[in-house]
Amino acid sequence: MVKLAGVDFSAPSDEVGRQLIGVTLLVNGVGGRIVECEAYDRLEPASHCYIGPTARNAAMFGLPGRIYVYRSYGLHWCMNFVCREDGHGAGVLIRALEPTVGLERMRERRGIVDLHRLCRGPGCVTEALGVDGSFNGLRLDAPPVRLLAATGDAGYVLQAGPRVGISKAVELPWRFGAQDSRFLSKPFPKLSPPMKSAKSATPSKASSR
DNA sequence: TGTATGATCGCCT
DNA sequence: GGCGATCATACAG
Repeated sequence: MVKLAGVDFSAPSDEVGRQLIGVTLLVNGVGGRIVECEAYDRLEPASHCYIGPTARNAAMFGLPGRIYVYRSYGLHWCMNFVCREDGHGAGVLIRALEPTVGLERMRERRGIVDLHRLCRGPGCVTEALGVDGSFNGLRLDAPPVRLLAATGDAGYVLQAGPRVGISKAVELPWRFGAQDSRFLSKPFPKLSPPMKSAKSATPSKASSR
Protein backbone atom coordinates (compact mmCIF):
# COMPACT_ATOMS: atom_id res chain seq x y z
CA MET A 1 0.00 0.00 0.00
CA VAL A 2 1.42 3.32 -1.08
CA LYS A 3 -0.52 6.14 0.52
CA LEU A 4 0.48 9.76 -0.11
CA ALA A 5 -1.53 12.86 0.82
CA GLY A 6 -4.47 10.62 1.65
CA VAL A 7 -4.44 8.93 -1.77
CA ASP A 8 -3.86 5.19 -2.09
CA PHE A 9 -1.70 4.88 -5.19
CA SER A 10 -1.75 1.09 -5.09
CA ALA A 11 -5.44 1.21 -5.98
CA PRO A 12 -6.74 0.96 -9.57
CA SER A 13 -6.20 4.16 -11.54
CA ASP A 14 -9.87 5.14 -11.79
CA GLU A 15 -10.09 5.00 -8.01
CA VAL A 16 -6.90 7.05 -7.67
CA GLY A 17 -8.29 9.55 -10.16
CA ARG A 18 -11.36 10.15 -7.99
CA GLN A 19 -9.21 10.58 -4.89
CA LEU A 20 -6.86 13.03 -6.59
CA ILE A 21 -9.47 15.72 -7.22
CA GLY A 22 -8.89 18.39 -4.58
CA VAL A 23 -5.32 17.32 -3.82
CA THR A 24 -2.68 20.05 -4.14
CA LEU A 25 0.32 19.40 -6.38
CA LEU A 26 3.45 21.50 -5.96
CA VAL A 27 6.69 21.39 -7.92
CA ASN A 28 9.44 23.50 -6.39
CA GLY A 29 6.75 25.22 -4.35
CA VAL A 30 4.65 26.14 -7.38
CA GLY A 31 1.28 24.66 -8.31
CA GLY A 32 -2.30 24.29 -7.17
CA ARG A 33 -5.30 22.06 -6.58
CA ILE A 34 -5.97 19.22 -9.01
CA VAL A 35 -9.40 19.88 -10.54
CA GLU A 36 -9.22 17.48 -13.50
CA CYS A 37 -7.52 14.17 -14.32
CA GLU A 38 -7.95 10.99 -16.34
CA ALA A 39 -7.30 7.33 -15.50
CA TYR A 40 -5.53 4.90 -17.81
CA ASP A 41 -4.95 1.17 -17.40
CA ARG A 42 -3.03 -1.51 -19.25
CA LEU A 43 -6.25 -3.44 -19.91
CA GLU A 44 -7.89 -0.75 -22.04
CA PRO A 45 -6.64 0.28 -25.49
CA ALA A 46 -6.46 4.04 -24.95
CA SER A 47 -3.58 3.55 -22.52
CA HIS A 48 0.09 3.76 -23.45
CA CYS A 49 0.47 0.55 -21.46
CA TYR A 50 -1.88 -1.44 -23.66
CA ILE A 51 0.97 -2.51 -25.94
CA GLY A 52 3.03 -3.74 -22.99
CA PRO A 53 6.25 -2.38 -21.50
CA THR A 54 8.47 -0.25 -23.76
CA ALA A 55 11.23 2.27 -23.20
CA ARG A 56 8.77 5.15 -23.18
CA ASN A 57 6.13 3.74 -20.83
CA ALA A 58 8.54 1.93 -18.49
CA ALA A 59 7.78 4.29 -15.60
CA MET A 60 4.12 3.34 -15.74
CA PHE A 61 5.07 -0.28 -15.15
CA GLY A 62 7.22 0.78 -12.21
CA LEU A 63 6.46 1.76 -8.65
CA PRO A 64 3.19 3.47 -7.69
CA GLY A 65 3.44 7.01 -6.38
CA ARG A 66 5.94 8.00 -9.07
CA ILE A 67 5.71 10.24 -12.10
CA TYR A 68 5.44 9.20 -15.73
CA VAL A 69 6.13 12.02 -18.21
CA TYR A 70 5.90 11.74 -21.98
CA ARG A 71 6.06 14.04 -24.98
CA SER A 72 2.74 14.66 -26.71
CA TYR A 73 2.47 15.70 -30.36
CA GLY A 74 6.16 16.48 -30.33
CA LEU A 75 5.34 19.71 -28.52
CA HIS A 76 4.01 19.25 -25.04
CA TRP A 77 4.89 17.31 -21.94
CA CYS A 78 2.16 15.37 -20.14
CA MET A 79 2.39 14.19 -16.54
CA ASN A 80 0.93 11.04 -15.02
CA PHE A 81 0.92 9.60 -11.52
CA VAL A 82 1.70 5.87 -11.55
CA CYS A 83 -0.84 3.58 -9.86
CA ARG A 84 -1.24 -0.09 -8.87
CA GLU A 85 1.23 -2.50 -7.36
CA ASP A 86 3.21 -5.21 -9.10
CA GLY A 87 4.06 -3.23 -12.21
CA HIS A 88 0.56 -3.65 -13.55
CA GLY A 89 0.78 -0.61 -15.82
CA ALA A 90 -1.63 2.15 -14.86
CA GLY A 91 -1.63 5.85 -14.23
CA VAL A 92 -3.57 9.08 -13.90
CA LEU A 93 -3.01 11.97 -16.31
CA ILE A 94 -3.09 15.40 -14.63
CA ARG A 95 -5.19 17.60 -16.90
CA ALA A 96 -5.85 20.80 -14.98
CA LEU A 97 -5.04 22.65 -11.76
CA GLU A 98 -6.57 25.53 -9.92
CA PRO A 99 -3.45 27.66 -9.43
CA THR A 100 -2.85 28.58 -5.78
CA VAL A 101 0.89 28.96 -5.18
CA GLY A 102 3.58 30.70 -7.23
CA LEU A 103 1.21 32.47 -9.61
CA GLU A 104 3.83 34.86 -10.94
CA ARG A 105 6.29 32.06 -11.62
CA MET A 106 3.62 30.23 -13.60
CA ARG A 107 2.67 33.36 -15.52
CA GLU A 108 6.29 33.81 -16.52
CA ARG A 109 6.62 30.27 -17.76
CA ARG A 110 3.31 30.33 -19.64
CA GLY A 111 3.68 33.84 -20.98
CA ILE A 112 0.09 34.71 -20.08
CA VAL A 113 -1.57 36.41 -17.12
CA ASP A 114 -5.08 34.93 -17.20
CA LEU A 115 -5.36 32.81 -14.06
CA HIS A 116 -7.95 30.54 -15.61
CA ARG A 117 -5.69 29.53 -18.45
CA LEU A 118 -2.47 28.96 -16.52
CA CYS A 119 -2.99 25.25 -15.88
CA ARG A 120 -5.88 24.39 -18.17
CA GLY A 121 -4.87 21.29 -20.09
CA PRO A 122 -2.17 18.66 -19.52
CA GLY A 123 0.44 20.47 -21.62
CA CYS A 124 -0.27 23.72 -19.81
CA VAL A 125 0.09 22.11 -16.39
CA THR A 126 3.59 20.83 -17.13
CA GLU A 127 4.66 24.12 -18.68
CA ALA A 128 3.38 26.13 -15.72
CA LEU A 129 5.08 23.84 -13.19
CA GLY A 130 8.30 23.50 -15.13
CA VAL A 131 7.89 19.75 -15.60
CA ASP A 132 9.71 18.05 -18.47
CA GLY A 133 11.12 14.65 -19.40
CA SER A 134 13.68 14.79 -16.62
CA PHE A 135 10.84 14.32 -14.12
CA ASN A 136 10.07 10.84 -15.45
CA GLY A 137 10.27 8.34 -12.60
CA LEU A 138 10.53 10.90 -9.79
CA ARG A 139 8.75 10.29 -6.50
CA LEU A 140 5.64 12.26 -5.60
CA ASP A 141 6.69 12.53 -1.96
CA ALA A 142 10.20 13.91 -2.33
CA PRO A 143 11.65 17.22 -3.54
CA PRO A 144 11.05 18.90 -5.87
CA VAL A 145 7.56 17.37 -5.83
CA ARG A 146 5.05 17.73 -3.02
CA LEU A 147 1.52 16.47 -2.63
CA LEU A 148 -0.87 17.97 -0.06
CA ALA A 149 -4.04 16.19 1.01
CA ALA A 150 -7.39 17.65 0.00
CA THR A 151 -9.07 19.71 2.67
CA GLY A 152 -12.36 18.43 3.97
CA ASP A 153 -14.44 21.47 3.11
CA ALA A 154 -13.18 21.80 -0.45
CA GLY A 155 -16.67 22.64 -1.66
CA TYR A 156 -16.65 20.85 -4.98
CA VAL A 157 -18.72 18.01 -6.41
CA LEU A 158 -16.85 15.14 -8.03
CA GLN A 159 -17.89 14.52 -11.60
CA ALA A 160 -16.96 11.79 -14.10
CA GLY A 161 -17.22 11.64 -17.87
CA PRO A 162 -15.57 10.38 -21.06
CA ARG A 163 -11.87 11.06 -21.55
CA VAL A 164 -10.62 13.76 -23.87
CA GLY A 165 -8.74 13.38 -27.13
CA ILE A 166 -8.77 9.60 -27.45
CA SER A 167 -10.20 7.34 -30.15
CA LYS A 168 -10.37 4.03 -28.29
CA ALA A 169 -12.28 2.96 -25.19
CA VAL A 170 -14.24 6.21 -25.39
CA GLU A 171 -17.06 4.62 -23.40
CA LEU A 172 -15.09 4.51 -20.15
CA PRO A 173 -16.07 7.43 -17.86
CA TRP A 174 -12.54 7.80 -16.56
CA ARG A 175 -12.21 11.56 -16.70
CA PHE A 176 -12.73 13.08 -13.28
CA GLY A 177 -13.12 16.65 -12.19
CA ALA A 178 -14.50 19.22 -9.81
CA GLN A 179 -17.97 19.96 -11.16
CA ASP A 180 -18.38 23.45 -12.62
CA SER A 181 -14.84 24.47 -11.77
CA ARG A 182 -13.76 27.40 -13.91
CA PHE A 183 -10.33 25.82 -14.20
CA LEU A 184 -11.35 22.73 -16.20
CA SER A 185 -9.74 22.23 -19.62
CA LYS A 186 -13.29 21.87 -20.96
CA PRO A 187 -16.71 21.38 -19.40
CA PHE A 188 -18.08 17.93 -18.73
CA PRO A 189 -20.88 16.82 -21.06
CA LYS A 190 -24.41 17.19 -19.77
CA LEU A 191 -25.68 14.05 -18.13
CA SER A 192 -29.30 13.61 -19.12
CA PRO A 193 -29.30 13.42 -22.95
CA PRO A 194 -27.97 9.99 -23.96
CA MET A 195 -25.23 11.63 -25.99
CA LYS A 196 -26.69 11.55 -29.46
CA SER A 197 -24.18 10.81 -32.20
CA ALA A 198 -25.06 13.20 -34.98
CA LYS A 199 -21.74 12.52 -36.68
CA SER A 200 -21.79 8.74 -36.81
CA ALA A 201 -25.24 8.79 -38.39
CA THR A 202 -23.46 9.40 -41.70
CA PRO A 203 -21.00 6.57 -42.31
CA SER A 204 -19.53 8.33 -45.34
CA LYS A 205 -15.92 8.08 -44.31
CA ALA A 206 -15.25 5.78 -41.42
CA SER A 207 -11.76 6.93 -40.50
CA SER A 208 -10.36 10.17 -41.73
CA ARG A 209 -7.21 10.09 -39.64
C1' DT B 1 15.55 3.44 -42.98
C1' DG B 2 10.87 5.02 -43.72
C1' DT B 3 6.31 6.21 -42.27
C1' DA B 4 2.02 6.81 -39.63
C1' DT B 5 0.21 8.46 -35.48
C1' DG B 6 -1.01 10.88 -31.59
C1' DA B 7 -3.73 11.09 -23.63
C1' DT B 8 -2.35 18.96 -27.24
C1' DC B 9 -2.50 23.88 -27.85
C1' DG B 10 -3.57 28.13 -29.76
C1' DC B 11 -4.74 30.76 -33.63
C1' DC B 12 -7.79 30.97 -37.54
C1' DT B 13 -12.47 31.60 -39.68
C1' DG C 1 -15.31 24.05 -35.34
C1' DG C 2 -11.01 23.51 -38.29
C1' DC C 3 -6.19 23.11 -38.78
C1' DG C 4 -1.10 23.48 -38.51
C1' DA C 5 3.02 23.05 -35.61
C1' DT C 6 6.47 19.52 -34.73
C1' DC C 7 8.76 15.06 -33.12
C1' DA C 8 9.25 10.80 -30.14
C1' DT C 9 7.57 6.41 -30.55
C1' DA C 10 6.31 2.13 -32.57
C1' DC C 11 6.38 -0.86 -36.14
C1' DA C 12 6.69 -2.38 -40.98
C1' DG C 13 9.98 -3.26 -44.64
